[in-house]
Amino acid sequence: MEQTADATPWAGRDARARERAAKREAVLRTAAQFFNARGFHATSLDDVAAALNVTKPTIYHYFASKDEILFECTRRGLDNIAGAARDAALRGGSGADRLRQMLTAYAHVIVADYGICVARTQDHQLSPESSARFRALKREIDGLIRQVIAEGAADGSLEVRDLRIAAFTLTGALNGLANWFDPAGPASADQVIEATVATLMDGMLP
Amino acid sequence: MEQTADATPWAGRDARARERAAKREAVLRTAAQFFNARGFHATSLDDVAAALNVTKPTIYHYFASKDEILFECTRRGLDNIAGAARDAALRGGSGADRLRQMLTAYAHVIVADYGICVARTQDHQLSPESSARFRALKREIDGLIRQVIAEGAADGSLEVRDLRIAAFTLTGALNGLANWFDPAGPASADQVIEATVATLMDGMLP
DNA sequence: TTGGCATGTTACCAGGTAGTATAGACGCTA
DNA sequence: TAGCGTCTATACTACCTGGTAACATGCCAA
Repeated sequence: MEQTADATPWAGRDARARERAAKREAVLRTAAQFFNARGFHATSLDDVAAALNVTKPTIYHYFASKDEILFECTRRGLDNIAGAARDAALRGGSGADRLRQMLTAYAHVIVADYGICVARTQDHQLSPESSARFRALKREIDGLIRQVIAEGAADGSLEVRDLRIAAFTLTGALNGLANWFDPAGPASADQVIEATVATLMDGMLP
Repeated sequence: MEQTADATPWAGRDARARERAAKREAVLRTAAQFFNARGFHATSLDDVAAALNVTKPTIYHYFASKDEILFECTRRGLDNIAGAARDAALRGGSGADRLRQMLTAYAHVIVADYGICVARTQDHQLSPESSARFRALKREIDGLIRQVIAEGAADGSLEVRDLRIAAFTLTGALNGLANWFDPAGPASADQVIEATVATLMDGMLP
């Protein structure tokens, strides 16, 4: 994947940029884990800094505000979902096949660090600007899902009463996974996700 | 319903108790609305007090802590859900009929003030003791739902792969309603709930 | 009348945390 | 060697808000 054959300790040039990006990522990962474990407000940047063996001003060297950190966490989660959804949309098969793929990919992201941030973050935790971008990204994903559902309805592989409500119902159920699924529990993520998606596709009736 | 023909402004005796209870309820209602609009942490008790034309110590005359206020809000929501669920469980009809009733009742509560509190409150916002009670109440409701699903599976009116996952999927989708349903939107609560429950029961496949 | 309970108020404290000012250390470049 | 940009720490401020102490008022019961 990477051809970084640094044979010299003098990394030089753009290696600096790579390190900076890596440190940004480290801050985000750690922050996301704290947010998920304790909640956004209950997490102080001193906590995050301490976990990374640095101090708070160091974090402010990489991010402008706590709000930016939370937003970047959710943006990564939403980007992951959107990417997976686009991939699924481009696959072959019926609308139903692609919807199943899309829901499965969505679920896999939503139970990971950044995905949990997405599911748990509420608008009013972000600044007005970040909140607007956050909602815009979510709307984009919603559009992708509705499109696949519509295609499924058109090709007869899905049966839909209300496009909007169907999409919200599906994403709502998957977001719920972020709140109750426990990786340390009895069932693996794959098993839980497979069963959840099957429940949504098949419904409760025989 | 009430035979309180107070012909005198001196209410006396147990009327005091009723007033006290009414004031407690008023605090909870107002607090719940603030929590839902701005979030728990972003709502100060001064805000709530001001909206009620009193001051903060007055609120502390009725509640011991902010934690207690949040917990009582969620408790009311959960009690409403549990009550509705028990009613539905006692109705006649197949398991599928009763499940549909139960989900519909659940949804009606979850889009109201206290229900939104339930859906949005996360464990770490409550004290350890309140959190434990909160989870216990939720577990109880989960048990009611699983029981009806199991009965539906037994009488053949439902088809279930995994009881636990099915219950979580259903409640997750309904909890999502609290986050996106807008009473001022184009569709009424009844319509949205009916379509959501139908989607869950029937699934996406034809 | 007197004491006690319920209800409120004004004024205040304490703790925690986002964010900053300042200065030092390191490595690269000229 | 001089100097610049990057990165980090110490020490601090500002502010908000949960919670409390002390006091005022009025109703009720003995």
